[in-house]
Parts: sequence; structure tokens; C-alpha cells
Amino acid sequence: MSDGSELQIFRDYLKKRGLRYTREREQIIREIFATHEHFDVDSLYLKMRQKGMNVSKASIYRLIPLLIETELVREVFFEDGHMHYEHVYGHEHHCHLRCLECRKIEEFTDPRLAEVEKDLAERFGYHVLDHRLDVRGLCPECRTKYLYKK
Amino acid sequence: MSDGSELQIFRDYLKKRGLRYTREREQIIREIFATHEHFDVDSLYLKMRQKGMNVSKASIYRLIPLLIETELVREVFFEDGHMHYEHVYGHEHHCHLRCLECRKIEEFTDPRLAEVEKDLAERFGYHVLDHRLDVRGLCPECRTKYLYKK
DNA sequence: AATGAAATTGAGTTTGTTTTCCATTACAGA
DNA sequence: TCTGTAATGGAAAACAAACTCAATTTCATT
Repeated sequence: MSDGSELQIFRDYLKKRGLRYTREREQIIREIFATHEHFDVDSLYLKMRQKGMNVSKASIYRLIPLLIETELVREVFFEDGHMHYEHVYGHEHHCHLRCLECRKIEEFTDPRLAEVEKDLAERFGYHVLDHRLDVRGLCPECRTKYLYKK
Repeated sequence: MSDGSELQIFRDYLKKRGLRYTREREQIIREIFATHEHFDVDSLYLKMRQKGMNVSKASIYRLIPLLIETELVREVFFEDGHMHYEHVYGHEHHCHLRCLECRKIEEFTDPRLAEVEKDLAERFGYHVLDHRLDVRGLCPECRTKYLYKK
């Protein structure tokens, strides 16, 4: 799944900032990079506790901003009252197409978005850092179900 | 600012659903449509209380889903621990370019997004309902400041 | 205008997420 | 190994958002 180089990137960042590399931080990062699923704090916490690791939620909450700053992790969207994340390192930048009914998520990329970004940078004089495109609708299955319901 | 037709749209919706038109709902909607600024629940609440209106936050929280369903209001983005909204009626669909430093927001439209939407609908078989594009970076002023700081 | 069923209200309470606090522990450079 | 400081877990606090409930208001029907 991962060659561990995200850990090296994180260690370098900690060193540069004078912060510390701890067992808990390593465990959390390994867990995040162990799968390519999206995650949220609570399910990550439960998963780790079930595996017998003794991390606290506070440590996860404290780590996430650091992972975002190193661009190892991104916020994906806010739903069900809390934020959802994904790890970024090792993935091409991509956007999300989501079914509002069954919550399935498709990932996609489109070169036109880079063009839009570039035009915006010129037009408004911005230094563009990032974009998030969240397209929402009904997947083929739910679309059918939904039409029948109406 | 507004000719009040958003109120009529809302009344029609309430009638259709068997819900009631109340003074509080009217006041809240008027307040939302009084300016074209983005808003959040807390600042809207404070603004109304300062004007001497006796609405409760609960009423605002209860109203927002109805306004979203009638497409009078949209969620814009989640920031600072809570959702931010904008009224939609009377505005073309648009996306946001935001400065992460000073929080200034530019609105823009781009025909390429409709194309992307259309292609996604075909490629994944989705019925696309909406998209949100949130482009983030540094505005011209903050860009300069930021570079000096480094 | 009066009625009455049902929706809505404000205030307070509860839930759930995220942040902060604090005493203790662990890291990393000298 | 010592030492200063960051990070830890667990609890408590802060916060947004949702729910509860008795009192009130709406509105179609008289």
C-alpha cells in the first residue's frame, strides 16, 4: 500500500519545526495510509482502539493540522456533523462525484480544472494553492429508485 | 435589493407542504435577502437580536433546510467550525475563489464547469444536481505580504 | 369573528464534535 | 545521562447543531 515515505516527509517536517516524532503519531499515520479509503476522526479512533492501540482522540485531532500542512492529508468534505479526510500523498489530485442518496463516492480528474485555476490566477491576480470540486447528484441505481418513488 | 419574490416562492412551498408562514420566518428570510453577503447562523442571529427582533437560533436552524430545499439558499463552505451560507435566488450559479489569509471571497462562473458536469453525468451515469467549486489561494495583497514574511 | 387541529415558537437541554487543560511521559540535543 | 520542552491520555470545556416541551400562533373551516 505504502512504502513509508510519507513517514519520512513527516519526520522532515517535524524536524524543521522542532516538533517531535512519537510512537502515537507514527501509528496514526500508518493507519491513515494503510488503506485508500476516506476517513473521519471517530472511525479512525475506533479502528485503532480495536487493534489495541492506546491513542486518544485528542492526539488524532492534534495531528491532523500537521498532516494537512505537509500536504499528506486533505479535508474532503463536511458531512453528518463532522469533517471527512483523505490521504493525498501517492494520489493524483482529484475531485469527487457523490451520490446524495447512497453516499457512494467516485473520484475523477479533469484537465479543464487546471485551466480554470490558471485563468483565475490571471484574472484576479491570486496565487492559487488548491481547489476542491464537489459534484453532487444521484448515482445510476439511486436515480432509478428515486424516480420510482416520485 | 430584493423585490420580495423569494418570499412568495417560500410561501408557495409552505402551502404545498402544509407548513405555516410565520412572522419569524419572514423576518429571517428578509434579513438573509437584505444583503448579498454570505452569512452563518450565529452572525445572522446576532444581527437580528441587535435590531430588536426576538427570534431564537432554533428557528434559524429549523428554517435553513427549508430554504435549501426551495433553492433559495445554498451551503457555501464549512469554516471555523460551522457552515456558511449564501442566498441563491436572484444570483447566477457561481463558484468561489477565496483568500486563505484575509478571507476575501471572489465569485466567478466558468462555462467549462457545465461541460465537466455533463461529461461526468455521461461517464458515470449520474443525474448531476449541483456542483461546488472552492478555489483557494492568496489574493494579490496577501500574496505580497506572505512572500515578505518568508 | 370564532374555532380547533396542527405547526411553530423560544428557552432550555441534549448530543456529538473538536479544543483545551493538566499532570505525566517521552523525545532529542547537549 | 541530563534537561528543557513537546506530546500524551483522559477529563473537562467549548462549541455548533438538534431536540424537547409547554405555550403560542397560524389558518382553513365555520
